[in-house]
Amino acid sequence: MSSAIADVAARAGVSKATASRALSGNGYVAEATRLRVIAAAEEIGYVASPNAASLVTGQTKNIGVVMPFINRWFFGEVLEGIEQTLLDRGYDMTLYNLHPGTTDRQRVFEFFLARKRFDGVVLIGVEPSPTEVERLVRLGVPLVGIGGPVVGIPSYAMDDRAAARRATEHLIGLGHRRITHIAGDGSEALEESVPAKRYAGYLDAMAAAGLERSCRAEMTAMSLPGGYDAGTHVLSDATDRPTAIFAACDEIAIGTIIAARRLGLRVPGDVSVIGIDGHEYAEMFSLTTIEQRPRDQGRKAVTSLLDQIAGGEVLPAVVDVPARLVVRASTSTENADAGTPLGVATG
Amino acid sequence: MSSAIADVAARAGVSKATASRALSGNGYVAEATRLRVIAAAEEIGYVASPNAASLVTGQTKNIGVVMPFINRWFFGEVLEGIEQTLLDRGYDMTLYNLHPGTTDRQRVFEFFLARKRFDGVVLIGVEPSPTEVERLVRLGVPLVGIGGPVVGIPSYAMDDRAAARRATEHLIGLGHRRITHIAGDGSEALEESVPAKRYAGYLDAMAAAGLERSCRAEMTAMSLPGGYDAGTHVLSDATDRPTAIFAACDEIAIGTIIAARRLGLRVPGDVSVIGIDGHEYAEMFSLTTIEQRPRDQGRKAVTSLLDQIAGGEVLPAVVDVPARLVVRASTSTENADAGTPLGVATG
DNA sequence: CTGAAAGCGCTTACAG
DNA sequence: CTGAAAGCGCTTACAG
Repeated sequence: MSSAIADVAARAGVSKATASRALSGNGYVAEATRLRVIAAAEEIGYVASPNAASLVTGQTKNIGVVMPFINRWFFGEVLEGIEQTLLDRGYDMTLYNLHPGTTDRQRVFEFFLARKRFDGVVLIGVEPSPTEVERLVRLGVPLVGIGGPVVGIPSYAMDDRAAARRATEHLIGLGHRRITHIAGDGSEALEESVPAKRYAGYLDAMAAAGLERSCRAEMTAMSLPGGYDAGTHVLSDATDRPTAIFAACDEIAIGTIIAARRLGLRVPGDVSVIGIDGHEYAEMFSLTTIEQRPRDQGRKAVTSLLDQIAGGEVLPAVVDVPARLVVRASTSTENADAGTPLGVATG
Repeated sequence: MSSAIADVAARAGVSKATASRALSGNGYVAEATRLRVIAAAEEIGYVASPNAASLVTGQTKNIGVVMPFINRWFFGEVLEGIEQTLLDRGYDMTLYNLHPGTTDRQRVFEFFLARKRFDGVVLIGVEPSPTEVERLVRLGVPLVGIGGPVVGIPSYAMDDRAAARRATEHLIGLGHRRITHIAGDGSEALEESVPAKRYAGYLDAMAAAGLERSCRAEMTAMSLPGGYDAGTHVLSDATDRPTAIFAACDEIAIGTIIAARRLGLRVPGDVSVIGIDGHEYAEMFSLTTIEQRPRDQGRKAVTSLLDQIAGGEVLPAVVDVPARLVVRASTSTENADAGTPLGVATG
């Protein structure tokens, strides 16, 4: 059934050592021998067991990936980028989903990651505690973080605070003064969290424009329904309605746009909306946003992780990931003609 | 640094064999010895390498998962269910994303899956060719499919044709006659595909009601933007507008609802919309749908896979997964009062 | 109840 | 350029 290298060797009339060299490409093998071994392997459908090989080489050809969500756009994109890159390079990807508020987290760090199964580990949007960082380091394999502050581990991340500031400045530049921020849950809890940094960037921009007294923030889940609920709440009161909303992420922004429409408000005629991320639905909703490319982040992070595994240089502490303002039709100047048709880009 | 069982044995003053028995729970060990070994293991932070163990036991404690998309709701849900269950049971999950139209697919089946790394394999929404099924079977490990027809492999799946029929019947029962189906891409290509089965169910229901002459179908991507585009197209022509739409999935249905609103149409006042899936956004859009629970499907499929690995009985060819009609406010009787407020459930 | 020995499937010095 | 031998870290008959 499942064939071993001894079968290949026997069939090719060589020793296991020679078969191994021929198949792996390590060490000298006569061309004719090499061809014979490869043919034999193909005939019986032999594929080497990396588990067995790892025992002697120490290389597992497997990368561990740890993330708090799978089924959210940003994380899904990163994951697809990682998976594609790993597949290209012949690596397996083992995925762990950390479920907040469970004991899973501890098991992943203390048991699963400790099983000596990985040549490297990728952390996406997890904020490991000092204890966890120490455990990770003790693994003795290269590590890389993505999207979010992974203290103590080289990380690919957008400058969230700067992006938020830029988004807010875009609204201010259009003449808006009453700008509400719909923040992501967690912006109050962890100073280092993505929502907290984006909140801070909003405050930066408002303060720089002398608008600190006008700051308003609403907290919600970083999701479409979260944005819908918060948007409905923020926009319902006609007497105290902002002219623009800076949403902590595109999902919130899109939920807000849907809420605005449901309330009979025009976007951007009555209210401008800007987000952050470059979500796949941004185009469909003509959403102005600060675009980052999570899929690319996944690709790049894994590429450099693999390079490091192959003996390349260690990553710098933080790799700044590109982000750019993409102006679509969800933002316009304040007091714009109420009839401004949606679909015509402003700016 | 990384400790081996020999270190534990030395520290506990026993042989490797005894240490192994104490740690694994296989075979007799004096209670006092057991405790001593466990304490020693904890002191040096020892965790057994399943790779090494697998060489002798044949058990890898690793499950392979193959799917065509990661970042789509249904697949993400299934994946989270699988991951959670596997983590609970101490298994790793290795994930492969099949990218349509690439050579990845062949590599996954011929190389990655052949590496003897898995105790079982889960296929989600992949339709393996006969050759691929044969390769899978040759792996010699239990297999299970989810959601979609996995011919030749025991599968958990909703009866897509029946669900589509039921959805269409719901509209017919409300008095609708001009019912357009917005189908998923692929409904024409593969007879066994999910979109094709749902299309067939629509035709079944229409024919059973004597409405075969009224059948209309539009093809689009199974996504929100796909539904938005198709919905815009279907609803734009006021002279030939359906009174109801059966969308092949909730993403299409939601895109259609957004399109309808953009066109100034009321849902369900001007057009009723029903989907299939039970998407996380269904509630937010008051979407009537046939709900399936992909997360549960992932959990159940893996649980029975693990049971089978543990020596349990082989799964039946098809396990029918529950699906139920959830009536919300996106569907109502034809010619309903134009003022029917959204948010009031009908039926 | 415990230990010495063999062996899982590989790869890699080491000789030749 | 090739083969015999050792060994990676573990577990499991087999004795005792």
